[in-house]
Amino acid sequence: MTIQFDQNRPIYLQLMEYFYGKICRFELEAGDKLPSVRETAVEVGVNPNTVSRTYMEMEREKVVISKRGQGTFVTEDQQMINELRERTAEKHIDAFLTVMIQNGFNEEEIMELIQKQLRIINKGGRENE
Amino acid sequence: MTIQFDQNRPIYLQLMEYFYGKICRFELEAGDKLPSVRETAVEVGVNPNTVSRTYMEMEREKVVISKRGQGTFVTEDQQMINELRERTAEKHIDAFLTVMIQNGFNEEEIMELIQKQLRIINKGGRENE
Amino acid sequence: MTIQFDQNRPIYLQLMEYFYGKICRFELEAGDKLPSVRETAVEVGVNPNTVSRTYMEMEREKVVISKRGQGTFVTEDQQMINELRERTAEKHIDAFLTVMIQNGFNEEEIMELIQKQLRIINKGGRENE
Amino acid sequence: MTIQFDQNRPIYLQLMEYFYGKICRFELEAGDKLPSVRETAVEVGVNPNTVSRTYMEMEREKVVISKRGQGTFVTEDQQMINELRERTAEKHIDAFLTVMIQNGFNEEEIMELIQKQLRIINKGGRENE
DNA sequence: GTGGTCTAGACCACA
DNA sequence: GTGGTCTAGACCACT
Repeated sequence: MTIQFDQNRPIYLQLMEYFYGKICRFELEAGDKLPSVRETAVEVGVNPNTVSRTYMEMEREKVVISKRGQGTFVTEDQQMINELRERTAEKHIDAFLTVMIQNGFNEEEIMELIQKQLRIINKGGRENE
Repeated sequence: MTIQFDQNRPIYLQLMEYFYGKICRFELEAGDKLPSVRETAVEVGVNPNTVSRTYMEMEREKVVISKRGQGTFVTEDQQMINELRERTAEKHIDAFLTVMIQNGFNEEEIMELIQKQLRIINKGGRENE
Repeated sequence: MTIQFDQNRPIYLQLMEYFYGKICRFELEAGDKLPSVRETAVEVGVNPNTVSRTYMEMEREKVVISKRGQGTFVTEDQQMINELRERTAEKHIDAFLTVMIQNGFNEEEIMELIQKQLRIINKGGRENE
Repeated sequence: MTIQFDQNRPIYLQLMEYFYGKICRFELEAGDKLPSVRETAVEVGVNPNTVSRTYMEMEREKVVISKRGQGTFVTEDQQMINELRERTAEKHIDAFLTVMIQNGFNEEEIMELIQKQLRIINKGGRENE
């Protein structure tokens, strides 16, 4: 469960993406309790302050809610989660296509390269089954 | 020719991507001279030191060569440019697919969402014709 | 601990060599923390930016790792350090022999002149005991 | 006869070393005429100004003499040439030993590594015979 | 005019 | 307190 952190980007952001991933994949569902700040800190091996910041940011985006003395929970608002998933996808697709086009790749090339990469991923994935 | 800089990421990196874009789109070809540090600085409205750093980083990656008293040039090595283009594509595709899968999107969804976004972009593009 | 800087060569390079020397002599070992940018700057009497550049270059060569908010550390990879030591030696020996041969010195002359110089150094060293 | 220039060091210095090498190897002897600035410039592919500077520096060090309208000549003073050879050797040996010791290599290691490198060079050299 | 280096001083995000 | 980035302005060597 250790995460490979990219030292060039804020750890709290990468940790956010990690939790958002879990929520978007429905590993963490509406209302579920997140592990405590300390637990997470130990588990992923970062400073508790950093985890705390992660939780604060997610709360600011209304994806989680912290209840004093009880812990931090995924929002009950399923609509919110669906939106998170959609926004996330759109943001990444948009950024991806923008940068690819800016680098002179056309639609055909982009689709082809993605297909190719997906085949590689699928092959690698199967080996681990 | 003005660039919209994202305040959250280093300017020198964004400037690198700008030039790499030009090279990948073959707007700047092997052996071409880049504008001087000072010219670029004025043009994009940043400090010459920042441009200098951009050029240095690109030189470290062997995409450009700086010659004292002469200027900075795109590498003569066409192979290097092709690699740049491939590496760029692979890096972005990889990161994109990783994050999408991490967020629980499967192949079909990913391909579909990209197609949808491409249609929107094309429609937007045509309006400008 | 003050360093005599050669005015004709970049300070940041000489500072790199200074730290590489410490690492090759095992005064700084794998995982050790380097003094902070600001500390080093004060100690050797140069601008923090210059020290920063030194640390950046060493990080680029994977000899040290900078961790935001924590400091800069010698790599944990002992293999890397051994390689640094070997590369350093090879680089200097190679350059030295190349230039000596280019100046028309043969093997015997080179070995003899080194022996002679080593005797002088040893004599000088003993005087300081 | 093309020279591999290290872009990080002044070309005029590298060109000086090239000529000093020829003189120390007695390929250019006392009183010999150097090729004209233009000839050299064309031959090694650098700006005539750069060659001009090289010749000026060598004249400043009294190793060559330029005679107006006639060209540039190696000094007639054989003593000067011998000193050049010795000074060159001493300078390089001194710098070399200093840096090796600074990097924690002891006498035995240094001598051994040089012997090893010389064997490699000799083997490589023979292949070209 | 060109890139390379350095200083001084500032601000920021991270831990 | 830590490194990272940026600006402003300066000087230098090379072409």
